[in-house]
Formats: sequence, C-alpha cells, structure tokens
Amino acid sequence: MPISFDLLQTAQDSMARAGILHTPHGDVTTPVFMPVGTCASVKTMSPDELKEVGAQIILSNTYHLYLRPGHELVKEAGGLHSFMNWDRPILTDSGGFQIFSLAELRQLTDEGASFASHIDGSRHQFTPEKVMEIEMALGADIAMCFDECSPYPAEFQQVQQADQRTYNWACRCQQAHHHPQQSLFGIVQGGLYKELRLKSAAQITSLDFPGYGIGGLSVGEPKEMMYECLDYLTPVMPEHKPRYLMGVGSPDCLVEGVARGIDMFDCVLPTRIARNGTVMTPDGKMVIRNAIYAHDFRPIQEDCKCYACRNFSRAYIRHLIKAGEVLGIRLTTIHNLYYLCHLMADIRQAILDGTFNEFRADFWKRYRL
RNA sequence: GGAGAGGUUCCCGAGUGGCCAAAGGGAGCAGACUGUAAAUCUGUUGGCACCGCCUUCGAUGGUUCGAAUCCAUCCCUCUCCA
Repeated sequence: MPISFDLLQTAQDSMARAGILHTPHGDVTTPVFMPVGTCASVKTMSPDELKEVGAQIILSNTYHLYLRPGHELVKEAGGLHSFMNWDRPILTDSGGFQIFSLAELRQLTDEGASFASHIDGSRHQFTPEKVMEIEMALGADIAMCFDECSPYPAEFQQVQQADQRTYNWACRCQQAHHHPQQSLFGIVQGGLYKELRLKSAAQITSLDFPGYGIGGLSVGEPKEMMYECLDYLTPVMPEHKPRYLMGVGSPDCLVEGVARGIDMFDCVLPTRIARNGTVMTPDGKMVIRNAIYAHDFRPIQEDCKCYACRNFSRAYIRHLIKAGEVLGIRLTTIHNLYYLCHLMADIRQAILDGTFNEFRADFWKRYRL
C-alpha cells in the first residue's frame, strides 16, 4: 500500500486524535491542514516558502490541470511533483467539487459529467474512469474519487440520487485505479441528512479505501449543522484510516473538526482571504486593509514567528495591499498559512500531551467569530 | 493685444431649462469569502432631526413657476495667432 496511517493517540474526552500518514513523499503528521494549489501552485507561494510556513502536504486539482496545461503534459514533465518542484506529498481533488461550483456549466448523468470549460467553453466529458486516468497521470500521493457534492439546501431525493451516483462512481474509480505510488481515497456524501450520511458512510467504507474524505460540508449550512453531522459521522468511520474533511479551513472549524475526529483538512480560505486583505489570528480575523491599521506599526500578530510578522508592520502590509503591490498578498498568504499550519501542530501537541480539551477551551476564550 | 476652448460633488469626467444630490470611472470607506471560474465580488461615498428638508456644479447679479444648464459682468485655466 502506497500510504499507511499510524494512529498515535486519541484524546480521552473528545474524538481528537494524532497520527502519522506515511506517503511515498514522506510523512505527514496529523491533524494536518493542507494548503490548496489548484493549478499546481499555491497562489503567490514558492515551494520553499510553503515549506517555511510549515506546509507538509498540498492539494492540487484534476479538473483545472486537465484543462490547463493538460495531464499529459504534467505526465511528460515527470508528474506533478517534478513539474511544480514540490517534493513533499500531494493530494489531487477529483473535479467533483467543480461539478458543484461550476453547476451551470455541466450536465450530469450516471455515466459522468459533461462540462463546458470555464476557460474557453470547449466541451469535455468526465467519467470516473477518465478522472482516474488523469489523476494517475498527475501522480499525486493521494487521489480522490470522482464524486457528486450536493448543494445546501437540497431535497432528500436529490441528495439520495447524488449519493447513489457517488457510490457507483467510487466503485468504478476503484476498479479503474492502478498506480503503485498512489492511494485512492473514497468520499462520503449525504448532504445534511443523517440517514443519508450514515448510508453513504456505510457504502463508501465498505469499499475499503486507505482513507476517506468527507465531502459536501461547509457548502453554506450553519456551522452547528456541520458539527452535528460530524458528531454522528466520524464514529461510524474506520478508526485506523485517515479522515479528511474536505474544504474546511477556518481556525474555529479546524479546532472543532479535530475534536470530532478529523485528521486532514484543506481549504482555499486562508489563501483567498489573504489576497482579499484579511488575515487570520488567534483573536479571529483581521481585515488588514482597513483604515484602523494605517498607523499601526505592530506586526499582524505579536507572538507570530512567520516571515511577515517577523519583518513587517500592519501599516506597511496594509499599504502594500492598498497599493496593489504583490508583496502585500504574498505576506498575508504567508501569515495565514503559517498560522493554520502551526495551529494544527499546536493542536497535535496538545493531543499528544493529553491537554486537547484545555487547548480547545483556551482557543475559544480568545477567538472571536 | 486678437481668436477659440473650458472651469461640475475627493480626482477624472457625463450632463446644455424640470425626470439632478447630479451618469460612468477612479480613489476612499465598509462587508463577504471555507475540496479556488476569485489579487474577486457586493454595498457605500454633500449635510441633516435621512420616505422630507437644507447646501452644492468658478464668483456675483439677472431671466424664469423652476437654472449645473439661459443672459450679464468679473475671476481663473488651456490652445493658437501677434
């Protein structure tokens, strides 16, 4: 098996757990936050900078790389790691999320999805087999099954149909997937319906994947609903396999997700809001582009050791962003990724120390939504 | 000195009698952002006791029921000719 997961410790009074994910490109300590590099780049970050902020594993995207530059070209380059010069683990998402986010541009059948490219309008067909071909060509350490992510809100019947498709596609993905250096994760769907979640979990886990994504959350539902869903979902998922909550990445959701037994997270939030002038801190978000920071010569976060906080002031970073200077969004991106990666490292240490609940309480004492 | 063009709300710039507190853009201010169609999008930007009133379109005076828009004078800017 290309990857394996060692569960090191589970908290006494929550589902929180610490582990190690072994991959062909090195170990990943969990819980982990995975920065997103959709188009083979974590926007504004070089690989060296990613390592400096503490990124252990990054995401990339099947749909986007298939359209541009094309998976054959990435394969010709020697795979994604070589192409983008990232020698640590990579996980590729399947394009399932684009079925959701580009809903107007696609048509779905049981066979697969046909898309109009958002770039040039050209028509393309994604089937589970096609997606596996692309993901294997990309050569990430972890590939995700092609799934259908239901929106929120959605009718029971619609979600049920999407779940059935997700299951069928998972079977086909598993059949089609054969890559000695790559592991395929299944994805649990089910919307916000407990019955459907549990059914999807039973179906997908019956296929015995080496790890499982939880999809279809953080799609607009209240956070309490997501937490409630995780409360009943993670207990029915295999204990000794990594659980990956897809698309979740606000600091509070990371803490609460870990408390419910999640090992892996990815999210565009830290990188996106960084480019839009907002930084994450232990006190909550800070819109660094706002006028109140114009004369504030303190670092973004006083006790932060990131490159941005060690060297630059709020006033300067605000100026850079207002002036449209690329350094501004690079610094906010560096800070946000550093903060999340180190938040996860701190969480992990607390779990290992047996103090996760105190950590969680302290987090909430300080953090403002 | 002569001929011509023009001075509009923070900036640029529409508007040539009522539908104008005044298009549009910029800048400013604020909000949103969660497996990235995103360095994007949205709102807002004269004052106030704000479903109404007051002040504003270089200045002053005038015409008119009504003026940023018409007339007179003045101030200022730009272009060309001497």
